[in-house]
Amino acid sequence: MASKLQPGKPTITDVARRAGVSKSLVSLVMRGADHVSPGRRQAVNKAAAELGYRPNAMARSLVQRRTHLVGVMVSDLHNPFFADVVAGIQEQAERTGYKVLVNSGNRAPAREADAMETLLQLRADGIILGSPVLDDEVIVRASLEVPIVLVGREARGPAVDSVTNDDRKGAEIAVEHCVALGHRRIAHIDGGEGAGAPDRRRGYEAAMKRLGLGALVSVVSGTYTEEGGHRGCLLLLAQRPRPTAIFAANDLAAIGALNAIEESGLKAPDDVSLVGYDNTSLAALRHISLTTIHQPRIEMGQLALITLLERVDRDREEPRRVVLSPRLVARASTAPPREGVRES
Amino acid sequence: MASKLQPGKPTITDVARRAGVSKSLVSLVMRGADHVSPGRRQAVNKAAAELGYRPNAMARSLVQRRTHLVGVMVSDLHNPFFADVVAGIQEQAERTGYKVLVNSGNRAPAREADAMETLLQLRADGIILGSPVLDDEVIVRASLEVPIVLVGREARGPAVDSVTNDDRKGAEIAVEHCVALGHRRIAHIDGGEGAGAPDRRRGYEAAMKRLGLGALVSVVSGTYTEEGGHRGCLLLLAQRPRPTAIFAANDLAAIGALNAIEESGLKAPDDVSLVGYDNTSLAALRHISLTTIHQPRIEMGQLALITLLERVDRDREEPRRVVLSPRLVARASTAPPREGVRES
DNA sequence: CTGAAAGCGCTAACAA
DNA sequence: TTGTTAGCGCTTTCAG
Repeated sequence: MASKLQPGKPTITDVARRAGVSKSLVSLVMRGADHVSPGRRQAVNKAAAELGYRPNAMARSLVQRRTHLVGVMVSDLHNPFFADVVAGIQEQAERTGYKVLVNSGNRAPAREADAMETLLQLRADGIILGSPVLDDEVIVRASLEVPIVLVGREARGPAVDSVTNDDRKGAEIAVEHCVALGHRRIAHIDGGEGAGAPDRRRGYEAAMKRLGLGALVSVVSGTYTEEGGHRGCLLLLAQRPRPTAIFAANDLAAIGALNAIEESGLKAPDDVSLVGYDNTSLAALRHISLTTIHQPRIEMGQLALITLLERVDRDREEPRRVVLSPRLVARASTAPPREGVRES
Repeated sequence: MASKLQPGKPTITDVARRAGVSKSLVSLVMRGADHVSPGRRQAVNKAAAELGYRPNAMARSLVQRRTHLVGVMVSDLHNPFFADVVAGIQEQAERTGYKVLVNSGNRAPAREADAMETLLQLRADGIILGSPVLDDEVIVRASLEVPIVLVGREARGPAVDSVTNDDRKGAEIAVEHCVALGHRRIAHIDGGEGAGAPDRRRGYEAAMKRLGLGALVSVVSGTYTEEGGHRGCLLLLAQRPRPTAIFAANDLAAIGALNAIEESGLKAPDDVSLVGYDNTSLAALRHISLTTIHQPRIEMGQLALITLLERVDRDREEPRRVVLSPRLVARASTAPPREGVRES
């Protein structure tokens, strides 16, 4: 630790000297080349082990002009959505020999830009952006330098790819589920400007109309928060006749709604059925057991990396927009409406 | 591949040529040196902007032998604990000019070792390990090369620092809270081998004895999961006389316990008071409203970075063990015991 | 205040 | 199979 910084860490030259061979031979051995005589290979490995040699990734990348690093900038590490997405990315990266480095923008555009800049200066071979709130322009500009894939948000630029969940369809599935149970008065608490919220709302309306319930469409505005769901739900419960089912824009809002339902002396699903969106771990808690729409998060991560590498390793030029289908996860918060209520 | 990789990204030489100056002058300007004539500075900045020049962090670090990067390896990105810890680290890093790069070991020792190796080869100036399940030996060996700070786990090595929460004390606070409310028969669902669980258990026992309730100590084994808390709680509820308060090893287990309580036709806090640990966002949900022990997560992250930089920037040699005090967050899951039960 | 030269640790031809 | 020679893009003496 003598000098602090990178104190005399052994270099390839040290290993070469100790093993009595040339630098290039050491380099070959370190990279697992096959045409090296067993004797020398051993000598090199021994010397490296004794010295505690560890290749310097930066020096290597500098000459190779390739880092084998993919940077992942997520807008908010608190969003559990990303834990799975990143897991999917890592899983796929491991198979293809890339390393994943994550970065966060802490909910602020300027910080997201900084985080991306760090990745850019590090010369990551590709960058995956998780639901960035960043300007399109910044992203497009960066995409000129390095392949970029957006997860959870539609790409706009010509050289930017994206992997998203089909929010419209997810919302339609939610409505269809309620209708299949016998509900007709199905209301929606929307997610305001939250990512995907407008599409979820459109999907809700489309499904209601398609199923002949256009006249019963009822939307109150909310947010992707417990508070938003709570407020929105209170509004809905005050309506007469009351909706028999509520589709909230995401799980957190649904939980806020659940709370409002209980505060009002009602029970889910007995009095009101409730559907969320995202299938977060919250929804799976036995104590909550929320019917919800699941986004294939891990798969989204895997596809994001695959899509990225098509550009990095295979020179793809045409943009790609991957859209995955969500699916219903039925739990205990939905049930057929009460008999008396059905025809009211 | 020709183009793809790092296709002719402009270098400092390109900028120098375009601005009609030497490489070194460009270097000076880029680093914001003060003794450069205004005219040339402008010329350089202009050329850089036109070219879209972006310094190559690797090349710079190679010669400086310093990356200004701190690597953070977290054992599991799903653990919401880390979102705050990382936020704290980033906050502090921003103030000191360091960049933070996160890595995950996905719950497996071997992958944690890989993740750490990536950081080591990248030559991060320091590494923060979040609740690693990694062998001490691996950590100690790495600490010879680069400063390392453990968060959420006590350090063993001589050159390894740590930042932890005082689990014993937290458990004692939980017990004291129950006693203050009038409870005497306070049971504990422990967390098995989970990080900090043994200390929480010891804290529980110590507090019970200290408060003269040694004879009422009652511990059932559990895990840091909903399932573990559920099972443990069922066991406790079957006891006669029944405990009037339960302290679960963490929030998730507490929620499992809450579920068991309701399944048994009882209510919290009316029939049984419940205390968790960690103050996760779960506990704050209105629907759950769990009394719990809060670990100062953001502060832990900040201190981890500060502690790290004391070695990186200031050559500290003596190990440092930072232990922070947790605090009680009282919510709706605890209340005085029922009158009739009190003296039973 | 500015430029020339050397070199960080490594890989990539090219020789031998 | 192995060694030699050039750099990768940048900072850093050291002259001027």
